[in-house]
This record gives sequence, C-alpha cells and structure tokens, in this order.
Amino acid sequence: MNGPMQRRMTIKDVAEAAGVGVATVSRVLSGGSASAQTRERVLAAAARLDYHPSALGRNLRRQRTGGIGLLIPDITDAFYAKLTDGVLSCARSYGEPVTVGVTGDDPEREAELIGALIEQSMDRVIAVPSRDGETAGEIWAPALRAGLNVVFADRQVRADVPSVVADDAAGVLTAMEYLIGLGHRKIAFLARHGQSRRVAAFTDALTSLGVPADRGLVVHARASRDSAYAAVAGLLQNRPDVTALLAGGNVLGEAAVLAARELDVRIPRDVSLIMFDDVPWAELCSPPLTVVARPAQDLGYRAAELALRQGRRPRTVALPTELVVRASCGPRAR
Amino acid sequence: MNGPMQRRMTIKDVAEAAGVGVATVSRVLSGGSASAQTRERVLAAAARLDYHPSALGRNLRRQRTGGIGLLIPDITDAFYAKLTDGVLSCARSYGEPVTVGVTGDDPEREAELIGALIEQSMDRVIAVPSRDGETAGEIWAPALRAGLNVVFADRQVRADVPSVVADDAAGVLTAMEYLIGLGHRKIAFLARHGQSRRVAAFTDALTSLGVPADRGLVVHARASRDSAYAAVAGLLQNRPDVTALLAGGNVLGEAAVLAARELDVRIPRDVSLIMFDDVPWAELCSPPLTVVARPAQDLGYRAAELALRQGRRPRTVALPTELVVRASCGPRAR
DNA sequence: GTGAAAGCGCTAACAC
DNA sequence: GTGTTAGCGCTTTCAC
Repeated sequence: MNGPMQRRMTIKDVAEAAGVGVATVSRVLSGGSASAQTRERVLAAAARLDYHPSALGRNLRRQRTGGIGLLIPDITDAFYAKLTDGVLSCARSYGEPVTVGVTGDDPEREAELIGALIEQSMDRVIAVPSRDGETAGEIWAPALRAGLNVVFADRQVRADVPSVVADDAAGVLTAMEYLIGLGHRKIAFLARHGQSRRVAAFTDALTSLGVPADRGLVVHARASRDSAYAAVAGLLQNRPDVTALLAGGNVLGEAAVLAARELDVRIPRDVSLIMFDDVPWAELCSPPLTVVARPAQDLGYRAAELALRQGRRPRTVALPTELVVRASCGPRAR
Repeated sequence: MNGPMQRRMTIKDVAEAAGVGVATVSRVLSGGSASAQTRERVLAAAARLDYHPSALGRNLRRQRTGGIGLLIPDITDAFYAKLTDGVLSCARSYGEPVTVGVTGDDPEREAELIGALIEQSMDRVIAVPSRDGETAGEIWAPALRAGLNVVFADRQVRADVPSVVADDAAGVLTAMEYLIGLGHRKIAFLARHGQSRRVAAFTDALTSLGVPADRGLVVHARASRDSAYAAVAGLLQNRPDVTALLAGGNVLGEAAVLAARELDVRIPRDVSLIMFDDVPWAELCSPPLTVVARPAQDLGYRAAELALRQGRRPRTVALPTELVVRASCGPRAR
C-alpha cells in the first residue's frame, strides 16, 4: 500500500532537474521574480519530484521558527478548549502550526514551557498566564528579552504586553445587579486563586450597588475539581447565611452543583447560582444554569490575530460578556 | 522590567568564553565524555552567558524536528480534550513539544495537516484518523513514505500502523446486555459517520443476544452538534417504537438529551439512554446519564508512549471500557 | 534574470 | 580528551 521510504527531495534536486541554480528555485517558490519560462520549468520539476521545502532549513536561515505557541492552564476545561479552538482556527487560515502546552496554573511549569518555546525559537506566544503582578514579570522577562511576540489571553497582567480579555468586570456587575434585584444580599464569590481582578470587580460591584462587601464571602480554590469541591462544600457548610453564589468558572460551577446536591441544598430554592462560562452542559444541568457567557472562541481567535500581526499592536482588547438567564436563580427565600 | 532585546548566544560564544572548541561544548551539553575540569568550565561559561542551545540548528543537523504532532477531530469535544491532555502529559515527561491540529473529521483537512507535519519534518504523529479503509490508506501514504512514526488513537484503520483504542465492541456489548436485560428490544444506535466498527459491534451484539438487528435503527450524524441534533430528532419522531438509545459519543449524547427534552420524550420513562464517554456533565444531567466510560486520558498517554518509543512497537493496544450505571435507563414501558 | 557562494547553529566524523 | 571541519536545506547578498 505504501512504497519504500524515500529520501527527501531538496532544493538542489529540483535545481538540477530544472537545469537552473538553487537560488532561482528558491526565488520562484517564494514568489520572487523570474522569467515565465524559468518559472514554469522550476514548478514542473518541483511537482515531478514531489518536492516539499523543508521548514528546517528555512527556519534556521531565517533564525526563527514559524508557528505559534499556546500556553493554557488546562485543556480539559471547556473554556480553554474553546479558546484553543479559536487560536487553532485563526492559525489555520495563516497556515501556521500551533504548539500547545498546559501549565496547570503552575508558574514553575509555565516558566519551563516558556524556556522550551525559546529553545525552539518560536517567536509568537499566546498565553493565559498563571500569575499576575511581579511574578508574571519575572516569568515572562526571558521571553520578552528573547524578542518573542507575546499576547496574553483571558488575563491581563502587564501593561506592556497586549491582552485579549473578556470584560469580566461588566460581567460580574451585571450578575450582581441581577442577583440583588432578586433580593439577595449575602452573595459569595467562588474564585480561582489569582483571579484578583475579578475579586476586585466583585467587591466593587457590590459596594457600588449599596451592598456591604463581606471579605469572608470570597472563597478561593485551585483550578482542580477536587479543590473546587472542597471550597464550595466548606462555604455552604460554614456560611448558611449565603443565599447566592457566583462561580468564577465552569469547573468551579460544576463543583458548586455537585456540592450543593451532596449537601442537599437546593438550587435555586436554597441558594441561587450563577456561573462564569456558557458551556454546553449548563443547559443540560438540573436546573439549567444561569451563566455569564464569555466569548471563549473569539478570545482565542483575536489573540491569534494579534500574535500573527506584524506591525504595532493595540494594547488591550476587551470583548463583551453576556448574562444568559436560565433557571438557577430565584428570589431570596431565607 | 525587561532589559533590551539581546542577541542570542551561540555554541561558539560559549566555546570562546570557556576557551575550548565547539565540539567540546556540544559534547558536554549532550552528556558526552569530557574531563571533569573541562566540563565544569563549559557549564560555567554556558550559565554565565545564559546560553540555551538552539533547537533550529540541532534539528537541521539531525534532519528531524523533535516533538510530536497530534491530529484530532475536535478539541472542544471533551473526549478528545482529555485524550489530548494524556498526550501532553506524556510528552511533557519526555520534554517533547506537541503541535496540535484539528481535522473536523474532514479527510481533506487531515491531508493538509499531514502535509504541514511533513514540511516541519515532524517525525512522530498521533492521529485520530477521520476515515478508515482505502481513504485512510491514501491519506496516510505520504506520511508513511516520509518515514513518520505514526500511531493511531481511538480508531483502528490500518494493520501496519500501531493503534491505541478502547475496546468499543466490549463496551457496546455490555451496554446491550444491560438494555436487553431491562426488556428493551427496539434499540437504536446513534453513530458518527465513519464509526463502521462500532456499528458492526452493535449489530453483532444484538444478534448474539438474540435480538434481530434492524438496519433502520442505526442513524448517522456528523460530529457537529447541529447534525447530531437533527439526527436524533428525526429518529425520535419517525420511530416511536424505539425504547432505548445508544449514543456513540458525548456530543451525540448531548444532542439526544436536548432533542428528547424538546420533543417531550422523557428519559428514562419513554426512552432509555446510554452514552459513550463519561464526561463530567453526565452526572450533572437530569437524569444523570448511564455511560460507557472510555479511558480517554490513558488512550492519549499510551499513544504518546508508543510514538515516543524507539524500537519495535506492538500492533494494537485495546484498553477496557466500563459501564457506569446511573439513572438514564429504565425497564421497557411502551 | 540568474548563478555562485556565504552562512544560520549545531553535531559527528575524523585527526591529533 | 579535545579541536578542526564538513555539512544539514535553505535564503540572500553580490556579481554577472
């Protein structure tokens, strides 16, 4: 079915077959100037030999590997999977390969992966950074020094690096308006570690809406399902006064549904729940979940556009979120 | 925060700084033999200069790009996301980068992506092929000719290429035994296009269990959510005699739940449902779904091991499936 | 318009 | 044990 393994054709083979110099072949193949006749001969020879230029040679010469690196916390998280899909979809239209690494939100792994990208001479990176502030600065300094074209996605950590984010603050605010309109006052926020911006947005939203923010009502979890579950369960048991819950991501929301079910607290009768991310199962859940939808796919696509764009890039682009009301919120009851 | 962009150090710089030849540097850095003193000098110089070897140079010289290519139908499908996670996890322990491409189950895109991998001189590929039989042969011939180390995952299409698959036939059989034990006779199979092996397993299981197989009860859909929904809806409307449904994947299962809800057919009262893939939402669904769990992560991990392994590789490894009984199946009622 | 030749950073064969 | 050297396949001056 498949023939013997063949030696790979080189530009030199094509040059000989076409009776021209290698430089001419290179020019023709990369759209440079050549006489119509020469061009035709080269193309014919290339086709005949089934020649495919080696990215290896080209990259070494150009001192850069094409393609883009993508660093995300977790590929099994539906939100990041969708973001990845957006990146892949954009990259495909440019014919650029994408190398994916998962950080697990661990700065150490993130730094390792950045090192690997530099070693590969990748010159474009899209990343969902695991930390912000100083730590992010340290981690990303080598990449910037090496001249990588970095774009952050979903999180905004350094003013000098372009970011594509969802307008989380607006999303949180809309959710809070909705919940407070239903009569809720004791609202908890279930956050991933390091979601400091969203926590700030949460307390800001609350105070701007005239509800005193209670620091104890912000609980943190790592991104894993276990950690999320423990955090929700703890909250539900220790703070029976809480009547509404905002989950800062779909994994956290999943844990919330599970924990609530386990502890026999009913949604929305006992506590109302809003989750970040409109994943497919939000609609299949019982009850169907009200969510703050973020344009995951777009986030990835736009980030890839920025990473691929040559010239000056905008600082930050923020995409709108949308509150999708389903059946997981009700009026305050207790 | 970040200094000026620096010229990248080369092996030559290190050699000069250490007062040795480039070959010695290369040897020391790749664990070859050298005197303790030389080794130390080289290491010190490399560290001082913050030298990181260029994968570009090495790859060109070695005539191969390290790393592994991964071709999957859809990264937003939880099953493939998990499989991808397994591949990434194994690759990470070998320090190998992974380039991901999505085929959308389209042979044309698959062929394109294979071309790109060859151009990159990737020498290892893990793929969930979009077609089997002749078509797969044609599509993959160039890759095999180029000497790529190919491993198929989830689907088994050519005897000469190692595959890592779940034991789908056993999974189907167990599911059928369970359903038939509940009294069901008119059982439909909702399959993705090209799942011919599983369809065969389905009819085989039925006949071996003494239930006449009805060809009309196998319905096909493309992998997209829309196509799946249309297929289920059509089935549910045209064949009211069907009392049980086996969905050949989580996207199909999702569509089944949605369509059933829309058409007001109750699960499990009106029709029982078993879905392939134990995704997180199966438990959150109402009712919680009985599933045939496949070890998605393991599939990916094992495939990566095979792809990374140097010597002779086993032909096929089949991993067991497990029927996880929840609440979406009941006794035949109508 | 075209060809010859110089390297990109690295490894491996070979000489010492 | 170590240095010198010849390329890997390609692009890009620089002559012609």
